[in-house]
Amino acid sequence: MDDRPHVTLEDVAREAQVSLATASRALNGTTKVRSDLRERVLAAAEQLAYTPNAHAQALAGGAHRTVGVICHDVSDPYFAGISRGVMRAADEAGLLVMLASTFRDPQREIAYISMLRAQRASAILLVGSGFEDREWERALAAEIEPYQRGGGQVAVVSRHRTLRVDSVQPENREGAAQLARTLTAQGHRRFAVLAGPRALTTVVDRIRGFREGLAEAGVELAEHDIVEAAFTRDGGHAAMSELLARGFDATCVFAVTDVMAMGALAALREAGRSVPEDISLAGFDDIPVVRDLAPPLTTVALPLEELGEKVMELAVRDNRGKRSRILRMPGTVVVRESTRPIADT
Amino acid sequence: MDDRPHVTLEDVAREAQVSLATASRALNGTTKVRSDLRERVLAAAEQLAYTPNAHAQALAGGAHRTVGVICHDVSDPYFAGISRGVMRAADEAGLLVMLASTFRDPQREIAYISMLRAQRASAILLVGSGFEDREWERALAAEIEPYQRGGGQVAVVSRHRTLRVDSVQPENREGAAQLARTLTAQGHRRFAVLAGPRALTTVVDRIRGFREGLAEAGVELAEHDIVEAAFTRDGGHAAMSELLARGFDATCVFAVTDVMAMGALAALREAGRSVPEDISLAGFDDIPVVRDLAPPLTTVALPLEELGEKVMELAVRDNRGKRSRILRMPGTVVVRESTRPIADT
DNA sequence: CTGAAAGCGCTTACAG
DNA sequence: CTGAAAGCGCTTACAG
Repeated sequence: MDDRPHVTLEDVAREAQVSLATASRALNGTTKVRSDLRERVLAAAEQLAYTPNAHAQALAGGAHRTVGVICHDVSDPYFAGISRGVMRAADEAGLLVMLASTFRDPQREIAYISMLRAQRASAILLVGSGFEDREWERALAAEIEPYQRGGGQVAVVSRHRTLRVDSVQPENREGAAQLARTLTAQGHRRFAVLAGPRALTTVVDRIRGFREGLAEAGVELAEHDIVEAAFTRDGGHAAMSELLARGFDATCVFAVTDVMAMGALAALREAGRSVPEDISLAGFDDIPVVRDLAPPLTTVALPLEELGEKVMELAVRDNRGKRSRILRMPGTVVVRESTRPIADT
Repeated sequence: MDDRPHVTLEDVAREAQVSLATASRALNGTTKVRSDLRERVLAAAEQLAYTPNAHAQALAGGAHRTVGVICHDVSDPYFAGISRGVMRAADEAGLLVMLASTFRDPQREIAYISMLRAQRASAILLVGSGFEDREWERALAAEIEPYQRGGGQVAVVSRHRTLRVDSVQPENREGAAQLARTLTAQGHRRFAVLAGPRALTTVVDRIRGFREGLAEAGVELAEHDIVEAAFTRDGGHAAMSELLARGFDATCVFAVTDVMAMGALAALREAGRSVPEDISLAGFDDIPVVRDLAPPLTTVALPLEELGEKVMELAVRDNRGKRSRILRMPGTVVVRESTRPIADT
């Protein structure tokens, strides 16, 4: 790609009439350098628009200033919130963030980790639900472990069954249980759940917690009441449409993410069903936009930005040799207008 | 950071009992290598979980497989849409994308470009409106030009006055004019505009186009009818609130972005004003979520993903020496329920 | 086809 | 404090 030569440290040293070593030291400020020499070096660098070659620096043992963040989709609002926190923390630590979207393709995830290893990123963050899939877990571990052995830091948001890494774990199970308690307290007794793939730990945890919460009120959630679809807005739309087509008697629908709830809301609107008059709808995550929907969505609020900050902090703090840490982040039920009390029938 | 040694090519070569050169060639597939030797090398690399050091590769003249993308805020839905396109195109080209958010801080923008230069990224994409600010333009050019001179590719989304780079330019002016025509055709004669900082080229262009479109119907937009606020959802909320507090007689409000329109919608709802019964509201961009608002938003649709794909394509295609290209991307007015026809008063 | 060797652009002991 | 030199881990002419 590069056929025109870059300005190198050597050019700067020559221009400033000092040795390579002195130029390097003047620029890095590591060792004391006679002030007039330093001035000359700085001036030369400035004049030549010199930028150090980070590859050479890294190779020569300089610090690595980059961390990789791998997520399912940077354009998903859930991730967008987390990424704000990541970016802020990275900025404070003077780190350059390399972001990648896997679109939930395991191959692509592995490929990105491999590239990040090749770049010798100082840390890798995995943001998003793990898969409960032996094959995937094995392949992931095969990339992650050598990376860690080589001194790489790894931290994840969400629960991963097998990875030995620091993690920030939203309390999906307890949050969903709390939501269930809130909804049964409102008088709801018949529920349906719009879920993503059951191979995702997040989905599994939320369904389980919701079920447990319902059980406390003596309400049972049948498998038949759970509709599985893509973990996206369109998946929510499809799942709700299926429910509508099938006919159902729930008074309240729980979509395991806000993004899916948005799709469900659209499907309901298109079908001429009013929320919450005809049916209540709740989500999970509290992505910013749900406040602006009509009606605003009842949900379980997760401190998204904080999740991002924390995972970055875990990765930055050195943890080799120590056992992996788990930071649990509770959710908070936020009741808005998409759910309403109902008299028991 | 790294105190435990990495597995190097030398380890692989030793394990496979071949020379460094042969190991390198076997792994890269550049030159023919006797098949049994290649087998041995591949097996050794596999067994040792070898990953090449990208820094060493880059330094030794290997290809750079990374492109940097700098935007205002990765969590902004406008950028989220574009980033999907960028990611897809990058993926096809086998590129690793390094993403960064500047939060509209010129200092941070410069710092990121500098880091990307240091990384010798093969291309840098700037996504988002430029500032009409001499000082900023100068500082930006001071980073960009040496980068280009060194063979770096640069492409931008949006209009930048001074940068000599390939660009994808949404037709903000014409799109806004079309919107104005649509709205005047609906009978509206009195307008207000919710705008971001006038230093942003995008804001300037949209206001100008809107004004021109109105003028065709003999409608004038006074400076007093333009409220300037932050280029965010909260900015839209604040601007609309100010308008409400001040009292105004417009029948239609145009927010220069959908994100601002969302804030405005919330402000109107809080003030007990119905859209479109009491007042019509239109935005710009057609970010996915505006379909799901109540009411769905009338807006000017931009092909966001395509913008992202195109800017990546421009950057990947080699263009040194040639003059910079401009790809204009038209917007399309989409009338939804947030605006309604009105009888002229 | 294969190997010894130079070189990419830095940093950092090691002597002065 | 300063400089000459080794070394980081690769790739790629250049000879065999």
